Amino acid sequence: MSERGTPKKQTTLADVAARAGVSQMTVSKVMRSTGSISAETRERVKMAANDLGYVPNLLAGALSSRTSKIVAVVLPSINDAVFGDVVSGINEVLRPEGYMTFIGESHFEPETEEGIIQTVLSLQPAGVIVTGGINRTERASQLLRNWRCPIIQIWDEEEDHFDGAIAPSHNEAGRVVAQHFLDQGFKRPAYIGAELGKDVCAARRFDAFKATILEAGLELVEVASEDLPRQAEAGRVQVEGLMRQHPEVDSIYFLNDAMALGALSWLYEAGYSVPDQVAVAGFNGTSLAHSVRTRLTTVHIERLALGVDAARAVLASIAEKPVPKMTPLRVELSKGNTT
Amino acid sequence: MSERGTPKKQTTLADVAARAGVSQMTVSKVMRSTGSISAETRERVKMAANDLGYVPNLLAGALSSRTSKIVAVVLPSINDAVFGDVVSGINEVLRPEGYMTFIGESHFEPETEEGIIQTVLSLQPAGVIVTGGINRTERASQLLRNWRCPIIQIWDEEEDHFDGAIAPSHNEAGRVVAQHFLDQGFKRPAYIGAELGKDVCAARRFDAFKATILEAGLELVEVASEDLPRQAEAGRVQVEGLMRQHPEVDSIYFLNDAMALGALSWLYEAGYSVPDQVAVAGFNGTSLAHSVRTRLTTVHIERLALGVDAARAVLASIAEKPVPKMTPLRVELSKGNTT
DNA sequence: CAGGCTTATGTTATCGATAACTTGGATGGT
DNA sequence: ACCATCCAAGTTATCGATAACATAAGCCTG
Repeated sequence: MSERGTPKKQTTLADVAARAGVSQMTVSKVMRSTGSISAETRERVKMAANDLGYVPNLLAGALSSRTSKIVAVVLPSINDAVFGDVVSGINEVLRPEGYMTFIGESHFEPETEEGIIQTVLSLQPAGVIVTGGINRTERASQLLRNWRCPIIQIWDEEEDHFDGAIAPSHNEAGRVVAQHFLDQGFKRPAYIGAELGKDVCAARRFDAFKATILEAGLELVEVASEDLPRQAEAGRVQVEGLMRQHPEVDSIYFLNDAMALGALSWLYEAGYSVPDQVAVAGFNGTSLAHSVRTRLTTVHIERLALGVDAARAVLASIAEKPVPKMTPLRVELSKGNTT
Repeated sequence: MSERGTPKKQTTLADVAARAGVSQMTVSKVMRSTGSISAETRERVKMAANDLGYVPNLLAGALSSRTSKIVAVVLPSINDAVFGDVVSGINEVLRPEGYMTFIGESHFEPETEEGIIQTVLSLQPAGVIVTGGINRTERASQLLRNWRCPIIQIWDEEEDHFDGAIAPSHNEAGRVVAQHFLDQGFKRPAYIGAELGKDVCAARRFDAFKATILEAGLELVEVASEDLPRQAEAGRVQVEGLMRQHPEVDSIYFLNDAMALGALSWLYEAGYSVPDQVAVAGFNGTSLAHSVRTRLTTVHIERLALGVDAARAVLASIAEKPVPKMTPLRVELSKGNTT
């Protein structure tokens, strides 16, 4: 029956039409539930389609109607606590509306992103969600700006908004942690990051953090390798260097939770008492960060809401309804037991 | 220039051809780097394409050539430690070959999966990667079996292999933990899971674990709600119930790491000493599970390799090269400080 | 220098669906 | 009884690319 290697001929509208004894157009209408079709023919067509295992060719349909049901999403990485949730939020809204989500990963590399953008546009999407905070190439920006479908940007609050943007305030995320450190009376704060050249939003958090610290008349120690990946291991490695060089540091703000957790594991192993000797805060709480003994102090972003709002904005824009230029997301300090 | 609402006309092959003063076919050949084109014309065409910001219409191309560069991937959830890595592995192999990955989420629901499968097939993919271990509907199975492109199944070692399967041995994952518990001399083991009716592979791990425990002459306490999601919170809730009813339990095997970590947080709060009073093991180590003070004993799966191998199998199958019916993945106990 | 082979380009038909329009009969209000 | 309207289906052209074949130079080779 299903011999591999016997390339099976595709079942098309024509096959279904022939079997049901109607025209292709009638079948097409039945499949899409448009036009007026008598109950009797509808049944006959549906049975024929079912018998033949007919699956419509979306490419042909989209080409013909010049509108696909694809929404493209361009992210730094799917395999990431933040963007995983964002995708969930997007799917939650889009699937019930019959849209399918196509995801491209840029890995924070502008060249890769340009390629991905070209690729997803070539799918003729009904809408596009792109992640800001990347040093986008000029060509990529142009492609997006001149494309003929709604483009919604997420994550970055400041750059090009295209047809609308949804983002947390990274400035505030940095400020709020700095203020927390000041409120707790810490005197020797530090910052640990990585790849700030690539991640514009992280850099924005850092800048706001730093500004608030300096305004309070304190000094700031900074460590941020451009080569290490923004993950746990980079936290471990860099905190070790930091504590050796600056044993006086009493509080550290990390680029993200993963790095903070990596650093914590080193701090505990090295015998530091947290938060008494040194306090730790991250960004963008993941569920795991709160599940065991260590409850990391972090800044929460409404990740799911980010996806949901972005998807809604796309739908609204497709329906030619107005979309706010910028939808801010709540940013909230969540105090754990590490500060 | 880029007035929203002024629906911009798509730039097509014809436009590029006109500008370069050649035929559409020549442009098509240049874009795909096939056929023989003189260096001079190639340059001219490329410039024209660039000037116009031409982006090929993939739908039209795929329709015409009857082969797309899309590989569809059907997963329970992207937002998940396991499958996030799997997707990374898949992309790592597929992108350099010019393929794009389309991801559908089934949420472990057979009806949803059937819909997703129909949707992704309608994209006329060059290959499909599906996740096993779900109670697939008959229609979904048939669609896959009769489809005309390679289908590779991952995750489940035992069900239909389609054109090839890549999976860890869930039986062994269960057995290895049971053996570890026995080796450590635990006498009152327990199991905590959730939604075993949905997750066939988790059920397989449980069965193997249970069989090994029973063979050794011990009894097993089991808790597995069908309603709770397979996450941290379900671990917390269920471990609390378990320890109240069966205070004698000295070791617990969890469906996955997230549940184990959730349970650990309750155990620590409730004042249990781990692993002296009660030991804990999970499945499928995530990086976070190892980063702070708690290093969860778990079973490691080569998640990235799973993706890489699956993608390679798809490519091989597309190229009509033979693919092994079943590629097993290493399954390895990683002892932390919770057993 | 004829016949065959490359190389560079163009022509035509087609992929599988849909938009937009058309047709022929049933219905219905006055 | 008549014309307007509606309903259920069908016709035709088209979407933007590619396969497959056709053509027209240039270039060997014996």
